Amino acid sequence: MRIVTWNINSVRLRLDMVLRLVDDYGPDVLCLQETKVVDDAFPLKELAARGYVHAHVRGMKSYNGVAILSRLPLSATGGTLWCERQDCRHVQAELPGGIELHNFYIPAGGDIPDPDLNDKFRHKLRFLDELAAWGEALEDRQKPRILVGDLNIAPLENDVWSHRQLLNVISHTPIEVEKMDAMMRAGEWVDAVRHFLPATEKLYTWWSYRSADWGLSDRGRRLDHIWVTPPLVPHLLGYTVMREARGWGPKPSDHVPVMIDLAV
DNA sequence: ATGGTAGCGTAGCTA
Repeated sequence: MRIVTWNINSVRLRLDMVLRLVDDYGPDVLCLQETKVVDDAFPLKELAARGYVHAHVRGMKSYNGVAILSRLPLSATGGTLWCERQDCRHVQAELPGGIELHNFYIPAGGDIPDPDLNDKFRHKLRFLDELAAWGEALEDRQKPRILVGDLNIAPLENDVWSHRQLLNVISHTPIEVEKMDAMMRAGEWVDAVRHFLPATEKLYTWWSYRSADWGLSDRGRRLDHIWVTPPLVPHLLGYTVMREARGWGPKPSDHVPVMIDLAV
């Protein structure tokens, strides 16, 4: 089973790149974030024509939006609202084999890394606290689960281009990393990419639009993640971070797809 | 220390 997660930053604007991705890599399941489209306007037909006839999308006007597109049947589709907001930041579904899939778009958190001065950062931290409580409350600890998405946190030193220079930059602050760690422990999540790539190796999935030459300066961060629960760890076959997609132009997403293969 | 770009939707918010 091949699963991809990608923050597409407008699925309508970049539908051609989504189709290129599915043509080139043929994932069984494609999870998108920042689709930025209401459900009625989601380009489902184009994906169904490629075999992705199973879909669960949850979008809103202008912001956020998450989607699961699948060639495999989806059941028990749903999603949760977090922090008493209507934001479309989570969808879930069950895949064949009883695998529970969660697709998240965690708030970015704004610029000022102080929850007392910055409502957006306060929201992000609350969201993480709710995710930890949710992980703690998950029933059936033996259930195979996959969590993907733009989690907007780069937890390890080598998940950013400069640990020292980003310590006070939202996405890499100690408080966020601590809360993400708590969330991982609560749900017994395993980082499926770092399962293969040692923590001493740098890896990024996002490069800002605000730098002239993203590839040369390479000031990236690993914001996009795929986690699995322990029953799936022995089934992990490998991962791919599609760095080349950052150059799919002339107007690429600032995030690239992350993919894992599972022997299930 | 600052400003840099992008999408949506057409001003200003969000990233």
